[in-house]
Amino acid sequence: MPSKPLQRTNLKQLAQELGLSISTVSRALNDSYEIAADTKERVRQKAQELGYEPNPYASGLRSRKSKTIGLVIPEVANNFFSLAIDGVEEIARANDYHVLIYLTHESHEREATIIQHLAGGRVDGILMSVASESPDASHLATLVESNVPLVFFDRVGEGIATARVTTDDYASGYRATEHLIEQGCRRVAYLLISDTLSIGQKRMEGYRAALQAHGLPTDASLIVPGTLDRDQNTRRIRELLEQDPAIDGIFASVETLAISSYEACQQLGRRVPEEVKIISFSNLATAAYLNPPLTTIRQPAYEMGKKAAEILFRAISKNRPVLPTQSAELQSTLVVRRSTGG
Amino acid sequence: MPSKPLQRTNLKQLAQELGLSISTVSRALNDSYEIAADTKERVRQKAQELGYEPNPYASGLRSRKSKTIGLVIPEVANNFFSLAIDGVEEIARANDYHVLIYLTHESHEREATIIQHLAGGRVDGILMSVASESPDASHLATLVESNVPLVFFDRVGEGIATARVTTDDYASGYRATEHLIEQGCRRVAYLLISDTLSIGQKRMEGYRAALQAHGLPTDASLIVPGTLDRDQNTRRIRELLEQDPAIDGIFASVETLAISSYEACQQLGRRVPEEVKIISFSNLATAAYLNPPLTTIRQPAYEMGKKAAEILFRAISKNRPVLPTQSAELQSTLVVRRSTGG
DNA sequence: TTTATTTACGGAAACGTTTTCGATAAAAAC
DNA sequence: GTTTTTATCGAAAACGTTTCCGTAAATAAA
Repeated sequence: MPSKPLQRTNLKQLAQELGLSISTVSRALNDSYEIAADTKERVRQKAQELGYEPNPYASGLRSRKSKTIGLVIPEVANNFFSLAIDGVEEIARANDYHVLIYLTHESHEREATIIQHLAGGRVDGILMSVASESPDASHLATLVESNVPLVFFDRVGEGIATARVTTDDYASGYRATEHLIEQGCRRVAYLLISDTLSIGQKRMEGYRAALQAHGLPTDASLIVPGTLDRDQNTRRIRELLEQDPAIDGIFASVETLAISSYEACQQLGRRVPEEVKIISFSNLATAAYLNPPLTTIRQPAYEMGKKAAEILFRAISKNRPVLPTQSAELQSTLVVRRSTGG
Repeated sequence: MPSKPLQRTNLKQLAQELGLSISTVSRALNDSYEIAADTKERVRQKAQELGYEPNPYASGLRSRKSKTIGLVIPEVANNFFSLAIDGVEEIARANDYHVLIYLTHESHEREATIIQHLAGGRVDGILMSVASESPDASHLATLVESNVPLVFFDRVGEGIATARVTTDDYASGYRATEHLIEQGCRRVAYLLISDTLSIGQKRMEGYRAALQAHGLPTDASLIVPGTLDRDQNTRRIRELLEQDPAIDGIFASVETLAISSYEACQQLGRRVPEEVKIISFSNLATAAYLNPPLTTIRQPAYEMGKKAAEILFRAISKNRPVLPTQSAELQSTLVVRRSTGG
C-alpha cells in the first residue's frame, strides 16, 4: 500500500468547520483590522486545534513574499562562515524568515547558476560572500535587474551598487605586517587566496604599505597565491621556505593557509616562532591551543552575519532597494599569541 | 521613486511570444512525451533568450513538490556539522534540490517549532540531528503523521520509525577507553553532553564496558555532564580534577569538551599527556597541531551527511516512506596523537 | 473507403492562499 | 426619519504553474 495521502487541513476546511468564509478566516489569522476580536480568537483556537499550518507555496504565490532569504557562501567548513551563518540565522528567525543555504566551493560557475535560480523569485533577498574564482561580478547584474535585494559580506562583488559588510581589511593587513616587523621579521611572505578577491587585495595593500613604511622591500616573489587543495598549498609554502631561507615571517590571509604553514614548517623542521613567525586571519576556536598558539586577526564573523542580515531585512520590510550607503565596516582584532612571540 | 515592479517573464508571455498555448510550453519545458522534438527545442531557445525562470511557488503549489529539504541541526560552529552540511548540500545539488537550514542551538522548544513549521509542507523531506535538550521525540510524531520523510543522522530521536545514519558509537566508546587504559590510565573521567542523547549513552556504555573488562571501577563521580557554556564546562572539569587528583585520563564525548579539558589542564598546570591523557570525539581540522596534538575519534561527517541525504532522496523520488531498515552505521576511526602518548 | 489509433497540441480546472470589491446591518450623524 | 458612517463579513478574482480532458490532423488498421 502506498503512503496515505492524508489531507493537510487548509483554509477551506477551517472555514467550513467554523461556519465562516475563507476570506474571513484568512484575515483573522493575519490579524486584519476588519475582523472582530472574538472572531479572531475563535479562528485562532480552531486553527490551533486542527493543527492548521498555512501552505507556504500558496501564500508565496499570491502575496509574492517568500519569507525566505538565500545565503550564498564559498564553504561552510570554515570558522568564519560558520559563525556568520549563526548570525544570519539568528536575525532570520527573529524576522520569521527561512534561510536557504548554497555553497559555491569557490566555483564561479556554481555561483552563477545559483544566482540565476535565485533570481527567479525563490527568495526575497540574498546574502552573499563571493567565490574566489569569480573573475568579476557580471553574473550578479541579473539580480539587480530582477530587483532582488542583495547584501555582500566580507567578500564583495566589485561594481555592484549595494550594501556591503566588511572589516577594516587594509588597516588589519597593515597592523598584522607591522606586528611581524616589530617582532623582528625582516622578510615577510604574504599568502593569499585569489588575486580577484577584493579582500585579499586590500589586505595585501596594507601589507605592502607596512613594509614600505618600515623601509623593507616588497618583493614580488614573497607573494604566494594559494589553491583550493590544502596539500598543494603546503607544498608551495615548503618550496617557498626552501628557496628563500631568509623568510622569517608568514602572513596568511586566510585560515587554511595558516594550517598549511604550520604543516610546512613542521615538515621542514623550522621552529615557530624562533625561525619563522606566523600570523593569520582566522576565527579558529582552537587558535590558543595550537602548537605554538597562533597569533590571529579575528574578524567579528557572527556580528558581520547579523549586520548583513539586518541591512537586508530593513530593505525587505520597507520594500526599498539596498543602498551602498548602508554599508558597514566592522573592526577586526589582533590577538597576539606565541606564533609571533619572541 | 519606489522600486520598479519589473515583470518577470512567465509562461503566459513565453507562450504568447511563441504562438503556443501555456500548456504546451509548460510541457515542452518539462520534456513531456506529447510534445514534438522541434517544438521543444524552439521553446527552450526562447526560454533561454527571455531568461525565463519558473516560479517555484506556483509550481510548488500545483505539483505539491517543493524541491526543497530541511536540514535541522543543533549548531553550525562545529566541525562535525559543518562537514555534514557539506555532504548534504552536495547530494541536494545533484538532485536539483534546495536546502533550508535551521539551527536549534540545542533548544527543545526551537526544535519543536521548527518541526511544526516544516510539517506544513514547505519541504519534501527532513534531515536532522536532534537537540541535546530534547527530552523525547514526541514532537517529531506530527512529522510522521504528516508523511514528511525524515532521516536522522548522528543524533537520533528514539522511538521514531525511520532511517538513521550513525556511527559505531558503542564500539568507539569502548575502543577509546581501552586505548586510554593501554596507555596506562587507571582512573578515566567521561565528559558527556546530555543524558537524553542516545549517542552519549551509547558511547558511555562502551566506556563502562571497557572499564569493567579491564577490572577498573566505574565510579559515578567520574561521569560529568556538560552544559552549553564553554567557560562553565571548563570550571567543572577543573573542579573535577582538583577534587579527584587520581584522574589520569579524560574521555570527552564531544569536541568542545576537549577544548575545555585543555583549558582546565592549562589553568591547573597539569601536563598533557604526562599527568592527564585526553581523548575526544572530534572532527577538528587542527587536531594535529594542538599542543599537544589531540588523539581523536573522527566520525566520517561528510559521508554521513551524504548518506543521510541519499536515503532521503531515494524515499522522495520513489514516493515511499523512509524505512528503519534503510539505516546505515558508518565507522569512526581512532587517530592516535600525543595527547594520549607516553 | 471507413474506422481505429496515434501524435501534437489547446482549453480550462485546480492547487491554497491573499486581496479587491461589495454587501449588509447596526450605529451615528443630520 | 433619512442619510452617512462604521464594523464585520462573503464572493470571487488573481497569483503562475501543472495536469486532466478534449480534439484535429495524421497515420495505421480494417
